[in-house]
Formats: sequence, C-alpha cells, structure tokens
Amino acid sequence: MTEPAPVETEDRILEAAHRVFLRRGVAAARTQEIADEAGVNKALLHYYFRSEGKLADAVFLRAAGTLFPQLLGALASDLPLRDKLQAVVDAEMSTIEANPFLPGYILCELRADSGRLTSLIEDTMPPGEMRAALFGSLQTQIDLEVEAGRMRPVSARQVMVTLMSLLIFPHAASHMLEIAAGLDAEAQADLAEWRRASLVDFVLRGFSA
Amino acid sequence: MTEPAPVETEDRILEAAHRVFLRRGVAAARTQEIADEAGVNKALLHYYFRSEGKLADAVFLRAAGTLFPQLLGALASDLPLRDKLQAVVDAEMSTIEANPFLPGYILCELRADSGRLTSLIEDTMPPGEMRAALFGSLQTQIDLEVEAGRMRPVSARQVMVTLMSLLIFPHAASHMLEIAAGLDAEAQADLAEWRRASLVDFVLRGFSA
DNA sequence: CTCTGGTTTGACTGTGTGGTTAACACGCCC
DNA sequence: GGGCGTGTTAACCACACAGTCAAACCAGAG
Repeated sequence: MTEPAPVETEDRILEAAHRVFLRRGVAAARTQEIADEAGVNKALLHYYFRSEGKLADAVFLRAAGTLFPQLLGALASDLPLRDKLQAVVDAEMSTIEANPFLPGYILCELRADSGRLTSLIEDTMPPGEMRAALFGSLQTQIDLEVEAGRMRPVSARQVMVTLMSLLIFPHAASHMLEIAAGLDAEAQADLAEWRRASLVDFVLRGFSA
Repeated sequence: MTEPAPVETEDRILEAAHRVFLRRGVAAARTQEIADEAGVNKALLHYYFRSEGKLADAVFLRAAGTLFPQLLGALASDLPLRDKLQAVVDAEMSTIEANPFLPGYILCELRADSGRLTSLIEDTMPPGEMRAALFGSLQTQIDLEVEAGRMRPVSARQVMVTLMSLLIFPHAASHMLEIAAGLDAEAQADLAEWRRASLVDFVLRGFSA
C-alpha cells in the first residue's frame, strides 16, 4: 500500500510520450523509445495505460486540452473587438512558445484522422452551443463596426480562420518555409515578434472598409 | 524484351501510393494497401521501386515537384506586384483544387523530417540563387510601393509567408477548423472562393501604409 | 521478521509487415 | 520449337514491435 513514486512515474511516462509523439508523430512513434525517454521499462507503459493507443489518446487530450480552451477563453473575454482579438493572439502565442510542436502535432494528427480523435476532442471542449455563442458575440461586435462603416461585412468565422492561419501555419510549416523561402530561425523569430505586435492591426486593416 | 504494360503498371503503383500516402501519411501507410489499391501483387512494389522508402521518396518528389515549381513560376512572372501575387494565388489554388491533400501531406511529412526529405526536395527546386533572385525582384517591387507611400516597409518573405499561410492552412487544417469553428464543407468552399477573389486585396490592404 | 499489495522488470510471445525468392506467364527472336 | 528476358505471382522469411507474464522489489503494517 505504498506509493513510492506512482503518480510521478505516470507523469514521467506521459511527458516522455508527449515529447516522442510530438516530434515523431503517433504513427511513427515506438513504445520502446517512449520507455527509454521516460527511463522506465516498456512494460510499465502497459501497466499505467492499457495500450499505445490509449497512451496516444491521453497525450492528445492533454495537448488539445491546453490549446483549445485557452483560445476559447480569450474569445469569451468581455473586451472590445480589437482587444479580444489581441487576447486570442496572446493566448495562442504563449501556448506555442511553451510548446512549439503542439499546433503542428494536432494539425497532422487530425489531418489523417477519421473520426476517432474528433469525438475525443469534443469531450474536452465546451459544448457546441457555447462555441456558437462565442462566435455569435464576436459577430455582433463585428457587425457594429460594419454598421459604423469601419469594416466591410465579414463573418466571425472568417476572421478567426484568418487569425489562426497566420498564427499557426508559420510554426507548423517552419521547416517547409525554411526550404521554400530560405527563412532561418532568426527570420522566423522576427516574424513571430511581428505577429505578436502587429497581427491584429494587420487583420483589421485587411478587413477595414 | 517485351513491354506488355510496364510503364502503365509502374504508374498505377505510383498513383496508388500517392493516394495512400496522402490520406494515411507515410508512417501509417502499409505496402499491402498500396498494392491492393493498385490492383497488383505486393512484390511488384519492390520490383519497380526497391523499397517502401524509395517509393515514398518518388511519391514525395512527384508531389513536391508539382507544388513548388508552379509557385515559383508564378513568382517569376514579369508582372506588376498585384498581378504577380494574384498569379501566386491562382497557381496555389489550382494545385490545391487538383490535389486537395497535397499541402497537408507535404506539411506533415516535412514536419517530422530530419533532413532526409530536405535534401530530396532541394534537387527538384530551382537553385537557391534563383529563389533568392525571385524574392529579390518581389522585394524591389514592394520597395517601390513603399517609396511611393502606398505600402509600409515589409519584406518580400513576409508577404509570401502571409500569403502561403492563408492559402494553405485553411486546407491543411480543414478537419481541425470543422471541429473548432464549426466550419462545414460548404462554409469552407465559400472561404476558398473568397480567397481566390479577394485574398490579394486583403493582404495588400493589410500592408498598406 | 514476515506478510501484503502496489510497482517494476527481464524475458517471452504472436503477429503484422517489409522484403525475398523461386516458380510461372508470355511475348520475341533465332 | 527452344532459349531468353521481362513482368507477375504465391509462398515464404526475418524481424520489429505491441503486448503479456511471472518473478522480483520494496515499503509499510502487523
């Protein structure tokens, strides 16, 4: 009835799995590598999590559970339009900074998925109605700007997709951009800094009337 | 010394592999599935391509070989700034339309890659100097606008990254967007249409002085 | 000191899968 | 018709890998 390091061990495995899955992708990850990275025997993975799949699910949930809620939280804040969008940018960028591989991981896992992860993720997210309400409130703010003649008519979803594209893609595709556009790490950091400071302005200007 | 259907078969395999790799990802693809999809025996894959890895390389090269050159071609066109960017948009969108999975595939494969694909891709691309020249010429055009007070100072790379983000991400992350923002296929098609018609304007407005 | 129950491990197993091989099919040329 | 080279196949092999199991470990309780 002792617990020398049970929770600790479980967490070590989770974090090791997190790192391995994020850098290799689930399909290419090997349980042995995860065990090595956690400094434990391979059998322990099955002791704590029943199978590799369940472990992958746990990791994915933990990852998605930090990404989406933070984003929706920013969206739920009771702020004027510009500040709200800036909150979204800040939330996303701090998440990325803490976990650079995460967006690319979620993107890639979700890409080839055929519904399994989809239902998983639904559980950790606020219900659909709430998400709809968030978009609705954003839409109201936008519509006010439109009526005031400061913005052209545009859907809240489009604004969010635009924002997400510009926030996530440059990270997820950093390797690709390095090849195609010759962007080295320094140049990418510069762009990231620009995004933090000026992205909201850029987008609002783009949608301005 | 006969060739009943040699080239034809090789192409069938390539195309089958293309489809399977694109929808599953290389790591999760099984040779048997490729063989089935091509309607041939599994051993034939090894007859025409030495190994699964080589086959994956061939597929990747074919895929990347249609994506990047078309893009750089548009960039190389001798057009005024706005039209050149529109040419980039058109090139990218027609590629995507013909092969919706392609950007996501390249993105995800390149993400976990540790240099192997990088060197592969270098071979099918115009040499670095030429790419630099393309960006240089774009930069010149931008600088002219800046001097004329119509644009704020911005690097050609940043403009291209912005454009690529908004072109590729919504497709690559379509599944994710469907979950997070409730974007169904129709809404995504609407956004795609908007991109074709208005993306260049949007970006130029965003970077306007 | 021993019993007990959760924890950890080395050694094992079954199987899915990439790759090989030996035989076969078939057209072509002498 | 009989070699001959290319294309194609079924059967097979080796192995990497997820998953299992019984034994060992270790701490606290009695």
